[in-house]
Amino acid sequence: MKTELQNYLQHYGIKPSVQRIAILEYLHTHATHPTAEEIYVALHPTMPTLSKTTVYNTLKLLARHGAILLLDIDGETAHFDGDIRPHAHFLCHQCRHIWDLPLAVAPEALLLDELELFQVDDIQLYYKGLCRACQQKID
Amino acid sequence: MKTELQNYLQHYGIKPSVQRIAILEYLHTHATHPTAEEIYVALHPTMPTLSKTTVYNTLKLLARHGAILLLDIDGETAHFDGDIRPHAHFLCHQCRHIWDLPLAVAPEALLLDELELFQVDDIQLYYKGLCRACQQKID
DNA sequence: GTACGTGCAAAGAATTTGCAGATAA
DNA sequence: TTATCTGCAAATTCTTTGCACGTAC
Repeated sequence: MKTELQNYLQHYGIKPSVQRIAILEYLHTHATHPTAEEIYVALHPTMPTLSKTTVYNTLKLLARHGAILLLDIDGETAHFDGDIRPHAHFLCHQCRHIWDLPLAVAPEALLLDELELFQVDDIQLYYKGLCRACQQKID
Repeated sequence: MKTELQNYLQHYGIKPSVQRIAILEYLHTHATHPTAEEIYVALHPTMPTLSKTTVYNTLKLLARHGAILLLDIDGETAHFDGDIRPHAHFLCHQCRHIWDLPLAVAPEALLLDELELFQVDDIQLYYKGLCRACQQKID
């Protein structure tokens, strides 16, 4: 139900709007780490007035408020993740798919003493290489 | 001496050229995680024929062969690191500086069982937030 | 009514591509 | 010579901005 997403947005200090709810709902139901473009293409058919600008604005807003994750793992395009629990990501250089990975160590263990000098808002752990399917294609 | 850099490049299967040596030397003497633009601006005065295309081509080539690191930590621009030993990075959202950080845990400890399904070429650990100087400015 | 949200078109920035000339084994 | 490297200009792609219109409390 929409009310849950409304509450979710308000909890992060974001005013709910039709567009914001739709974009958040898409991220909560698609664990595919979509790009802004992919979200736009997916939502546009059922929301013909939705603009790409609004998708970009909304994703930036959600990420800035900590309601979603922005992944810089792919040098070319920003990807977004509706799952904000601590976890790592794997990017296949060949097929460009991104996988979720549980953390091998507690997120706190990654923190260093030196980091006390910094105020850390965000930790990103990225693995890159070839997925099994792409390894076999190359053999 | 240039010969060292030549050997370094050849070790990574890269044909040495005047431009490639100059760019690699810049990275080995500047631990500032420069962008392609910064390297171009720094080298151009003493190498007036150097083109930005060559800087981009060379950095991409070096990174692909594992001779340098490409950092995607900053969503806007690629940064490069001549130090390829395992270490983490911190980005200050305010001043945009990047710091090197020793790893709190051995890089292998970050690896997960699930990762056996993948061929991992690259691990990146990014911390983002505010550096001490920028925290104080905001107070 | 006032502040905020949206969307269009245009601008901006980072990077890549096509291709011709230069260079090196 | 023959493949490779370089560099210019143009193209591409992702993202942001300026601004006018809509919308909601």
